[in-house]
Amino acid sequence: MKPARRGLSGLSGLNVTPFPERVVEMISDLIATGELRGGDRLTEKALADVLGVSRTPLREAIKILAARGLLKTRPNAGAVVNLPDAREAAELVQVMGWLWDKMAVLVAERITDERLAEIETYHEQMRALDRQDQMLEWAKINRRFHESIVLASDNSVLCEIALNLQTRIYLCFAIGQRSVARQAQANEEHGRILAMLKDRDSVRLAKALMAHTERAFETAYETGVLERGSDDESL
Amino acid sequence: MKPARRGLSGLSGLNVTPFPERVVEMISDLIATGELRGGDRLTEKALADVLGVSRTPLREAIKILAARGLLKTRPNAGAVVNLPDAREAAELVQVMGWLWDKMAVLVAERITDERLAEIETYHEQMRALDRQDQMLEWAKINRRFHESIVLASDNSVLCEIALNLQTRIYLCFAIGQRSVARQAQANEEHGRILAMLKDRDSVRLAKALMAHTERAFETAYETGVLERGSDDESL
DNA sequence: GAATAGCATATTGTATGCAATCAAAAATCA
DNA sequence: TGATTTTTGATTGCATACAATATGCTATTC
Repeated sequence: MKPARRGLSGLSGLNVTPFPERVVEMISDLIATGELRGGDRLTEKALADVLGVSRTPLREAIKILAARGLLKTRPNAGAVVNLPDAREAAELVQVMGWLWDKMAVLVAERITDERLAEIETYHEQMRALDRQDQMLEWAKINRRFHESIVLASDNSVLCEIALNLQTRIYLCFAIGQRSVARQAQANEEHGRILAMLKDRDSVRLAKALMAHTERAFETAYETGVLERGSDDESL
Repeated sequence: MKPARRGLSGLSGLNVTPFPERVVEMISDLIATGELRGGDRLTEKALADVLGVSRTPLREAIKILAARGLLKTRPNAGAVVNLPDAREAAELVQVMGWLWDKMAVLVAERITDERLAEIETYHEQMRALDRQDQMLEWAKINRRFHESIVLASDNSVLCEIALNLQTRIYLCFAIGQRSVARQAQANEEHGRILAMLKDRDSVRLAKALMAHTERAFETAYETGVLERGSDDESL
């Protein structure tokens, strides 16, 4: 039998998100949108002032982000945005590729029409945002687009890992430097991915998602965000 | 030239590991050894007193562990040890299986003789610990044994993910309830795994590691640590 | 007698203060 | 002049204090 909470106390569940989690989101957004770039240092007091919280919840948020691999903390030296080097970038792509292979199968099996509609909506929204000054907005929806595909796999452990890797990969092609041309290309790729989702074609889907990821990294190298490793990256 | 700080303050440079990281290790050990069981609640003040630190670093450690999926925090309701339900347990096994497949290939290619010797040492140490009261010590070495195999893959991203999943899987078969018989069986399996490592036989290695993981889960179900899901677990 | 309102206690969430540490600039000496 | 030491400022790490919230008990009312 439900306790049947009375009155407004039921509403308290609406915005109980504690500061640290919200701060995590804020910083994640700053990274995903390119406002925070790889190597940037986060000074606690400055960030705390900007975000309007004290250092305590901010420090907890930093620990969470470090645990996710987005920040790197050094004792007594603060936290910096952890841009992967060439080697780690290659590892990210490799592992992400493995996951795409498996995930594509689950997604093709399990994706619902509602999810498909949601993804298509994101796709249409992105196609409408083709101006340079809309790039930031585009990036945010792009994130949701890919997030939605991952979530369609309906495997919480896989989702958790894949979403984390995705965010770290996003970090690499700092949005601010991306071109409108690349955006248009991405939109086309999204269209093809969407078609494969509708067809439940897991094999081609996995390939397309992988190619999409690799292309994103290419962009990162071309724009100089990442530096190509000297020796082989064929791990 | 050393600054030659006077008094004992010079020694502080030796152990610079900040509290939160050390507390993370402590709590991880408590979980891995079964002293903290799934569902147990962590009250901050009590734990802080036991560990001899204040609540601030403890809270940061809790956030890290929650980010790793070992704890679950609810707003204003504290943190509990996050024992997976049947569904999530099945997901853990499934994803771990995928990773073993890929990891076995890398390990077979890259494992060094030094690493092999290290693993063999762990194996021998475990074989010598066959008494009930040595189970805790056995568990700690067991952890290092598997950790060492993962690290042999020499792919930092993969290691990070696999080590995390391993810890969460360990959580499931609370060590305290394991039998000496199961321990002996595990030792045998370890012996076979070691042989395959020496042979660099990635195919059989992947199968053996997967079987080993599944058997561990079986133990968890048999000892009642985990409850079997009602319906199919064939995700 | 059951249910609800109010109160008391315990626990979590956040802010702030102080000590320890680090980094870089200024000063000193060879 | 160049290297080394000193010093100073800023920043991190930790502890404590205070505020907000939940939980459990008691008392009161219908």
